[in-house]
Amino acid sequence: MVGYRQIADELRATIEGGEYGPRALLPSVSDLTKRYGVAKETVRQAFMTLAAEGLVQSISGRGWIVRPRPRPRRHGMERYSRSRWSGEGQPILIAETARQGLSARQEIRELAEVPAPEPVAERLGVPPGTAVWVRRRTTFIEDRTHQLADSYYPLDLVEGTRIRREHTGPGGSFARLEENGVHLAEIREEIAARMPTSVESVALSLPPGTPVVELTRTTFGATGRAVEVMCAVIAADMSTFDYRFPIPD
Amino acid sequence: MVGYRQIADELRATIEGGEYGPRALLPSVSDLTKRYGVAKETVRQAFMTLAAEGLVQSISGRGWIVRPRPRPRRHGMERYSRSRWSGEGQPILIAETARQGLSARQEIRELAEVPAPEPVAERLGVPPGTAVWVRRRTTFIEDRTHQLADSYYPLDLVEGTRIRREHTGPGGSFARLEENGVHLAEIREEIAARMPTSVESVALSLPPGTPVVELTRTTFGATGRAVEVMCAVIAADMSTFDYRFPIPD
DNA sequence: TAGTGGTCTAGACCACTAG
DNA sequence: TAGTGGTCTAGACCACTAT
Repeated sequence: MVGYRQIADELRATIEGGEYGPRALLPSVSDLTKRYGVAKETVRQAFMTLAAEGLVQSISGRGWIVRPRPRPRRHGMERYSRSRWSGEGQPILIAETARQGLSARQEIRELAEVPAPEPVAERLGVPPGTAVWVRRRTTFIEDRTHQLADSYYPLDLVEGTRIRREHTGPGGSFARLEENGVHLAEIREEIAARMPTSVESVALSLPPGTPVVELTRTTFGATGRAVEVMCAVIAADMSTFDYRFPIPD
Repeated sequence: MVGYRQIADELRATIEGGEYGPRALLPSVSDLTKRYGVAKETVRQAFMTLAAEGLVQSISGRGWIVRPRPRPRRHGMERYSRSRWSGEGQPILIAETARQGLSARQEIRELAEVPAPEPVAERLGVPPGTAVWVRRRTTFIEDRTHQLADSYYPLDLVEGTRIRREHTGPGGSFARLEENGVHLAEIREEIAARMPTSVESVALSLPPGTPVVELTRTTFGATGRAVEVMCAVIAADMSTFDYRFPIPD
C-alpha cells in the first residue's frame, strides 16, 4: 500500500536530487493521485509534510513549487563597530545591509514607557515591572519583512534624547546614548531558535516550515551597566550569525 | 462555519492562557468533533497545525498533550576555556554539561579519512576534495539525543594522535592538537537555524515542529591556520547560545 | 473555462493504551 | 474492551490562476 510517507520520501528524493530547481513546478496533486492510485488527500498530506520541512510551498491556483532558499544575510560582530555609527553613521541595521548591497528600511510600531518584562528587567538589572522606554520596530530587507525588534532602555538614559522620537538621528540610538554620557563597551548576544507563534508568522509573512531566531542583545556601558536590551525575532531563512573570539583562559 | 483554523486558534489561546500545563491531556478529537459539530479530520487538522508550531504533541493511544518545553542548555564561550581542557580535563561537551548538573555521553558514528566537503574545505583553507580526517559523533544529554557533530581535521595534525581513535584521552581533541604543536588561539562560530531533514529528524528523535540549529565552529591556531572545522546539528529546543564581546572599533 | 490547490465530510480500518 | 489517534477514501464545494 502506498502511503503519504512514501510519496513524500520519493518527492523529497527527487527534489534533493536536483531534478526540480528553486521555484520549479512539481507534478500536480491529481497527476500524483493517478500515478500512485491513491486519494487526493493522501497526496496532499505528502506535500504538507514537505511544506513543514520547508522544502515546498503551494501557490494558489498554480500548484506546488520547490521553495526558493533566500540567501541568508550574515550578522557579524563588526556590524557594531564604533566607526560605523559614530559621527555621521546610520543606524546599525541599515548601514550593515547597505554594505551587503541590499535595501533596508524600518518602521516604528510603538514608542512608549512600559513596565519591563521579566527577561528584560533581569538583563537591565532592575526589578521586574520597573518603567522603561521601548522602541518597537519592524525592519524590512528588500521589502520582505525581516525582523521584529524591541529595544528597551532605562528611562534616565533616554530622557530628552531623540531615542524617544521616531528618528534617532545620525548613528542611531547608540550615538545618542554616547552623547548622553554612556561609553558603550560590550555586547552580549543570546541566540535561540523556535517555530514562530501565529502572530509572528503573519507579521513576518513566514512560509510554513520557517523557524525564527530569537536574538537577545544586551549592551553594556564602560561601567558595566546594561544600557539597552533588544529582543528581536528574525526569520531564520534570512539570517546567519557569525562570532569570532579568542580561546578564554 | 467552523474551520480548522478557528479550532486551532481557540486551542492555542487556552493553552497559552495557561489552562493546560505541560504534558496536560487536551480534549480528545471526538470531544471536539461533537463540541464544534465538525468531522474528525477537521479537528485533526487543527491539532496538526499546532503540532507544526511545536505547541502540542500526540501520544499514541492516549491523546494530544501540551508539549513540554525542555529547559535549554546554555552554550557560552567559556566552555572553550583552556583551563577546562588542558591538563586532566574532559572533552568540552561532557565537562560543560556536567557543570550544569546534566549527564552526557557521546557515541562515535564514524572515524575516517574523507574528501573535505565544500564548506569544510573553504574554512580549512584547502581545495575542495582534499583528504581530511573526520570524527562523526552523536552526543546525548540526559539520554536524549542532543546533537550530531562532525569534526574535520587536516591529516597532518592528526597523524599518530589519539584524535584518530575512539577515545581521545584527557582534554579531548583540543589537548591532543596542542600536544601536536598547535597552540589554539581563536574560535569562530557560525549559527543558522532551519527545519531538520527527515534523516536528522529521526536521528535526533525530534518531535514535529522542532527546528535545528546548525553550528559551524572553526578553530584557529596561533599562526592563523584553521585546524578544525566542526559541523553540528543541534535540537533547537535544547539549546541557547551566548556570546559576549567588546564593541569593535 | 479548465485546472490548480484548500477545506470539509462520513465512514472505514488500523495500532496503541488503559482499565 | 473501550477509547485514543493515524491513515485513507471518494466525493463535494470553494477560491484562485492561466488562457
